[in-house]
Amino acid sequence: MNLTFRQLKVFDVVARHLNYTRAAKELHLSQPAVSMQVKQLEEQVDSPLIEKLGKKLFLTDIGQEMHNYARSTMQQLIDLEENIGQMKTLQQGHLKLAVASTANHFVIRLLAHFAKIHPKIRISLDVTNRSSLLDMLDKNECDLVIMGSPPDGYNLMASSFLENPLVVVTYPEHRLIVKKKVSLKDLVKEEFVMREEGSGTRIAIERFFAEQELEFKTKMDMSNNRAIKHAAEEGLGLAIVSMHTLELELKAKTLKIVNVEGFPIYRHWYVVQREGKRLSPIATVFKDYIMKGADDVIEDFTAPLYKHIEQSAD
Amino acid sequence: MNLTFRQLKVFDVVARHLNYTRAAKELHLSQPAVSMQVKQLEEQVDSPLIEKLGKKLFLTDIGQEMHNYARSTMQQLIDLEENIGQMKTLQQGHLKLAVASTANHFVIRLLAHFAKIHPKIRISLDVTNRSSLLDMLDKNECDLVIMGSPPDGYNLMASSFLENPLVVVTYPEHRLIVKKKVSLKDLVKEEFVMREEGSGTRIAIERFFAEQELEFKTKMDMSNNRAIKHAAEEGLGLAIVSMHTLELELKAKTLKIVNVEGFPIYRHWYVVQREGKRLSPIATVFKDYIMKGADDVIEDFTAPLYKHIEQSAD
DNA sequence: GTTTATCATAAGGTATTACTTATGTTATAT
DNA sequence: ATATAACATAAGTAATACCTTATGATAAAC
Repeated sequence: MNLTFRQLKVFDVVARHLNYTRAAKELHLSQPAVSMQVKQLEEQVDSPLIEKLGKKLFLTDIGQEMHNYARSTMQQLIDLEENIGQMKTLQQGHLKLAVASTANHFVIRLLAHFAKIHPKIRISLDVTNRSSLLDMLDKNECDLVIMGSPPDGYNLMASSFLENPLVVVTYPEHRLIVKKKVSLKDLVKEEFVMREEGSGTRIAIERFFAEQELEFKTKMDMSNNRAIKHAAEEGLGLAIVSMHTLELELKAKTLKIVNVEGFPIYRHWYVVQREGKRLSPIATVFKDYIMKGADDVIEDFTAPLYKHIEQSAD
Repeated sequence: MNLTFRQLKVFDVVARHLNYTRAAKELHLSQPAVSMQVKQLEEQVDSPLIEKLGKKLFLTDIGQEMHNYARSTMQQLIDLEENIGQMKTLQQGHLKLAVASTANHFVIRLLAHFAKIHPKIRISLDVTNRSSLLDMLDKNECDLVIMGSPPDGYNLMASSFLENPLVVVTYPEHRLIVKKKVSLKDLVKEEFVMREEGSGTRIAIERFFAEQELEFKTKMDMSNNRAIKHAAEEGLGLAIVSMHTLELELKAKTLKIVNVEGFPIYRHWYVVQREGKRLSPIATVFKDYIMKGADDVIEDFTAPLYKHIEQSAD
């Protein structure tokens, strides 16, 4: 059976009018053209769909069944068109994001705002570690990833959109906190609680100290940012973390920023996508949003944090 | 938007394999043929449906939506085929009947049996008067009508399938009941309770008496067969009715058959259809059933009735 | 770097489709 | 009996659908 949508469309009009001539007028066709479409449809199912008794036309049982099918299928087509239209105009769609766990805090803020602007958009957010992020990009499981500087060799396209200040923190009573300025030489005498090797933060810190030709002592390795901060609160060592993750701790004064020479280390947050991937409409809009339009939201978030640096520098 | 089923079919295979070459093999086509179908579909919706990242293919959001639509539509098509197939092979269908009210009794019996043989068939049964029956045929509101001899000039095709004996009945204590044989001359001295003029039964009776050059006296005219029998039970007059409607009364002995010379008048029941109407499969089968195969069922019904005639003739 | 697998693109041919106009047929109305 | 309205049928045509083979481009594997 090889129906065509044309046949269904024409048949629907005929079935509604039960009159070929009027159907032809509605379709802007000649009457034989309409008859032929219906006839072809009848040949497809090898059964009469319409019967003529005297001058009047009637649907056969099979014709009635076919009419139901035709209407349902065409309605579905209309729905499809509408859905696609909405997806194109961003009234609908699915934004699939993944973010580094250290970016979680401020990305959530961004998303909350973005979701208000595009209320019908469904958003998926995966918060995971660096290697999983790269894996997800590779498998095309998400549209965009937000993370620190991505490694080379993955065919990725990264756009930085925000400073990411790494700061040294410890518990408020630590002797270094009171100092107006701590030199790097003094700093490396301390012991550190660090992110695991291979993590974005760790790589950045290692590069920084290497440039200064200094070495730091790692007391503990941890893969969880929250755990590192907790260790710092407990005095197990100094921590070097993204200031963006410190919102709560600074407000609660369980951690304070150490005013170290050369700090903060300014890294960046990046929006990352697979090279060659054509972003979905909604992903394009989201990327634009964070690259340009999200300044206010980010500002609201970061400004209070930077005050903690100024204070510690006083 | 002017999709084709071909495009949907091909797209479905591609979407399942996410591999053009394998899809082409499944479809017994060349690989470019498959690419072209998908491309055309993409042109229809003016959006990419599939994206290629490296060597792997992925559905876009819109592609996913299209895939859902394609699968749903094709499934509906399969359902349609199945329904039509069943309608053709009579596993399904809708039999629309109308019967004269006097035929109601035995038609119900026939239908009960027929419905058991074709359990998935839906049956509509209209029980109505003669003029409504003709009207329904005219409007093609039913497949077949069962009635007495239909009038000319309606473009009808009627096939008789059963004797319809008209008998004279009255209450058991009536003086004519005890007579071995009542002559017609004696009969017309009585008063009658009759069906209304224009009804099939009335026409047949008038013709019968006209042939005998006799006239009968009508005490009452009634359009309802049940009312006529009730009037006879109450002694308002003799009634001439189809024996087929007497099952209950004879069994309950509220009415008895008068053994009149020349009675029963044998008329017939007819299956009637519009001339030129092509019967639906199930209607064809039902007509065959009552014309040929329903003898046993009818016999079971009529045999006990005929015994009442034999008894009254003793 | 070379090979291999896979998809895209181009060119070309055949079959089919979807119409058109003209004409035939039939049932109903006059 | 004739006219009319409506559908069927036939013939012809322009467009296009659908497929093929050949070739090009690209990414991954070796």
